[in-house]
Amino acid sequence: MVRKIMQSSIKFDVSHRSGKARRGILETPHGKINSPFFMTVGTIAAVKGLTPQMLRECGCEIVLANTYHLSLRPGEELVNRFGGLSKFMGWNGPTLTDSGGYQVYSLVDINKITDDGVSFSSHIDGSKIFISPERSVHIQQNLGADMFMAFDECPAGDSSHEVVAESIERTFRWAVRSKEAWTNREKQALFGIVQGGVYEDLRKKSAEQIVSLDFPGNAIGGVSVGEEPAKIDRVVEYTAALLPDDKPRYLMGVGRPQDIIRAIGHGVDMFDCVMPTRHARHAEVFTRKGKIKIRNLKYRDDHAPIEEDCDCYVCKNLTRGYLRHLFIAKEMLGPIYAAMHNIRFYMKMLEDAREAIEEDRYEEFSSKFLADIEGSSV
RNA sequence: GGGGAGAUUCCCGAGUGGCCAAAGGGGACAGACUGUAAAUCUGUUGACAUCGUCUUCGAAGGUUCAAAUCCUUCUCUCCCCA
Repeated sequence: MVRKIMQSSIKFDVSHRSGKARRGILETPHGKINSPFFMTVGTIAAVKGLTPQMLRECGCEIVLANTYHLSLRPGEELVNRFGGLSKFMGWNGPTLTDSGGYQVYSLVDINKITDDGVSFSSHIDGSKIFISPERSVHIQQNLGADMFMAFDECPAGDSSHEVVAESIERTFRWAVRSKEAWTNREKQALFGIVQGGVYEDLRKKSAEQIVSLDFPGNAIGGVSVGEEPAKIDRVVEYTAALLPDDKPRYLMGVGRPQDIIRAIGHGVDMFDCVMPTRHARHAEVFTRKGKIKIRNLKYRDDHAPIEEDCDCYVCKNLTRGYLRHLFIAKEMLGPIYAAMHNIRFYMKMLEDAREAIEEDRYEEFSSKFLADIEGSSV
């Protein structure tokens, strides 16, 4: 079951399956990535608090960055002059850029959407900027990531059927325009994004539209944007099944470890989320038995590592009590250590998932993982 | 020895008769965060507790319907002159 994606700079080979979960290799111009995988978010060409060396030690194989932010500062032309995103940030490995579509949602208070594109007031200096599908592709081609995303509209999770129905049409028109603007096909792979909110009929329609454009990869967008958490799993399961089997499936922005483990079981290959790094900065660290708020008083005299059997540097060398002290004292090492642990937690989770798929015991692995992490709070 | 300023709820600090359990910071405690406007944001922070009641503004008295605020004495702190 190894097929090459035609006319694409990336190659996706699935080597093992366990139920709907698949384990494979995604080959990019900057190197191979074991799938399913999690992309650490480095919005402004930096994963907050972690050096590329640390990322490698944590097991990261790919980093994500953002079109909107980098176009504002330092500007995509400048990144291009430094040899592109991967080289600019000293990562020298695979990268993916998001189109700015998510900022249509997250910066909703400072933008104005028309069919032509989105006008933003820069969050840095308030100046007016405009991102259209063509502009987004132009920026992303300058940034030069191995994979990049079509510019989409991401409506809030509680949007009505009527609003989302209109929105997926715009996302489709923008996907068509993104594809037309995509010229650097031998070096960069463009992914389409399926929207449709929590409505199955709209997910189906959007999937048909996006799949018809035959992108090298397909993404599920508009998940975890304020909708009821219980609906996430159903939407992902339903939508993933509508995407081509021979191309990577990317669930954007999700998320919690349990959501990722479930989504892998539905055949999703790629993930990203700010959660491990942001939560790290906010003193929340992940364990197989749930998150812990390391700043809490109960860890003051706790001499144990965050997680006994974790193989990360922090768990092998430092205690919960010390980490709590760093956060209470507002020392920058606190967020750094917490990020090292959280990223390693995610990477190890994915490593274990891949191994389980290889050994065709994903269902068993998944059940145990979910029972542990959702069973009791630490 | 003489003159002056001041003592406020964990800390700093506002408040000069009722709208004061007492502004604003800080600290502490807790919560939120999902394709990062986020090392950010929110809540609580006298005690019981359902409105509400009780105790609190250095100490003790006093004036007043009512005092953190006015008067008397005392204790302590700081500044200036000898």
